[in-house]
Amino acid sequence: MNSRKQQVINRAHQLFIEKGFQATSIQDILDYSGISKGTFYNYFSSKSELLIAIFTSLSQRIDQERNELLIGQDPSNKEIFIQQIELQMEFNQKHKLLTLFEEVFVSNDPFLKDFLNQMKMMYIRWIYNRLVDLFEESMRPFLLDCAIMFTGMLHNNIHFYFLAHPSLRDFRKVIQYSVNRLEGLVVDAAKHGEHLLTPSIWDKWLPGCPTFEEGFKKKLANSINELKMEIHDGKRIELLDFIQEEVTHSKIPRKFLIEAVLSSLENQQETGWNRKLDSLRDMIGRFFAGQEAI
Amino acid sequence: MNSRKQQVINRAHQLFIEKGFQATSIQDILDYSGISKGTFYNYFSSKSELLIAIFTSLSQRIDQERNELLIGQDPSNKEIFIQQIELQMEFNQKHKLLTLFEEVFVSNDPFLKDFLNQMKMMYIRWIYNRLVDLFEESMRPFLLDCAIMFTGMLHNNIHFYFLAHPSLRDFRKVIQYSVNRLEGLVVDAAKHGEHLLTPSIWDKWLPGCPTFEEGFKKKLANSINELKMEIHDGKRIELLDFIQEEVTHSKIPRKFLIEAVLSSLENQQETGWNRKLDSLRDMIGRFFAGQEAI
DNA sequence: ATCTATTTTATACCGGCAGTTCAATTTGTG
DNA sequence: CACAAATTGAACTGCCGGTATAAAATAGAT
Repeated sequence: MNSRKQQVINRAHQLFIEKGFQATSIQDILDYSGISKGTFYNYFSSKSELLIAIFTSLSQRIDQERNELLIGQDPSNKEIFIQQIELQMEFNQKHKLLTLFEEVFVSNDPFLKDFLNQMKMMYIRWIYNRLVDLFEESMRPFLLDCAIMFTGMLHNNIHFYFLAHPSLRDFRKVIQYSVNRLEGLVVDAAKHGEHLLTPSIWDKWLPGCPTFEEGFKKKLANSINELKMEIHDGKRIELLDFIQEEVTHSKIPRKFLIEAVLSSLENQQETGWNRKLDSLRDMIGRFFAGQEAI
Repeated sequence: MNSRKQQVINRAHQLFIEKGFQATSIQDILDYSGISKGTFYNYFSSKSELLIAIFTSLSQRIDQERNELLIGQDPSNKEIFIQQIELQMEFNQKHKLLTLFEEVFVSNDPFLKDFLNQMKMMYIRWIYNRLVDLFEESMRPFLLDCAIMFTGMLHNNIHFYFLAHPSLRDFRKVIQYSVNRLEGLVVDAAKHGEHLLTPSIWDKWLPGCPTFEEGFKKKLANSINELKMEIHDGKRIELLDFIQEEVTHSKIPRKFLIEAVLSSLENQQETGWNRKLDSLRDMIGRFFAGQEAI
């Protein structure tokens, strides 16, 4: 992307953080980023489109940062989950994401509204997928409800906690508390066997975003963790981490690279290792087959 | 209030429901309600002030309707609580209250913002007070947290449930589910003895809205219920219900009327009844004393 | 019925907004 | 240098919330 355009995005974002979206006029943006009106409308067709560019950029950043915490870690580790939420909340606060979101959500621009709705959905889906990682498979049918309730609880807790203690910046405590309640919530919902929604609704809400990929990521992480348990060879650990990173975070994972790394790993055989490595290779093979089928 | 002014309020509210607040121009309101610009600014100093008039009117209505469900009922009855929430949610939907709220919440008008913040607080406080009615006294220290989490859960549940089933209008199911989870939440929080906020924060959040009144209402309801248990005389039940209604719902309860009713009740003595009636009279006396002290 | 005071109306006006258009200018590139 | 692309900035449209005001309608009191 044009660096000038990127700079306009950054400057405008800064203004939106300070003054809000509605209260920032295009003239303000022109003055602050030192471009002319003609250039602005050359870059963006409207103020809304600029905002979408900002959200898209931020969304990619937080997604990446969030997932980086998971590299080489056990996805069922609650501590990692808490760290991810903490990261997300600090990110929200730093960039006034929720404020901008609320301000603009009820908008006359239907395109913008759809866009924000989808972002909201993807946020819930992320939480849901992480809950699938965190809890037993038998809980899965209840975890969409729990993800929805958890986000509601968490955001309300944060909102009112900071209203009561404006000076504190202690997200950690609120998140820990909310996650503790979440655990009770999951067992309670499962105990009573009650549903509101079932995870199958994802096909309707986010079609074309197959959740099998998410399940795959979890299995991949487990498999790689198992392999790492049995070696203490820094180089091979790096290679395994690279595979995980490449498969889970690249938009288009480079198949040839991953296969090369797998081959390289196979050359250094050890007892019991070979079988697990084969199973990893199988899994990745099925993943690429599934991707190409789409 | 001027009936013409009230009509403008109604017409404008209708437009806000249909098109939203921002998207409705003052000219729209003038055309739709058939007044001139001069008259509008004679009634309201700004568009925001008109909105505040709408919110104030609606807030009084929902408060009254909500409390009417409680007359002559046991405040610890969960079914009544569910009915109240159901009423509130249908009211919200009918008048697009939450939508208007969100749309306007991030506003440049600081007065409007404060006003809406206070409405939000009063909503949480109402939930909190009802939870105090519903659960054991020992749970009270955890009930503010639970009220905050419950509203978050409930609103998210409703939002996503209706997104999944747009045709259904079945608030009941979602509310029942949310209340079921709430019960688990309360025991869970109490079991772990964890806090985020303590109810003492109310002094800071809504100063001058003493919660003793709320506690009084509960005690009054209990006392009146006890009295009603021992009689099956329709006329006296009506009189007791009148007292409860007058004290809890009138802005300025008419002391002389209540005293007259109490005297009338005392004339019809029965065994064991007199003592409880005296205690009721004492309680009401202290209430008025407290009110006058403010 | 008449006089007076208030309310209502209609219209023009203000500054500011998002967005369009376009001719002139600058900049990058071979 | 020359040519194309990007950039500029001012003028313009139509809408907004809000102000100002003179004329007309209405209501109330005598």
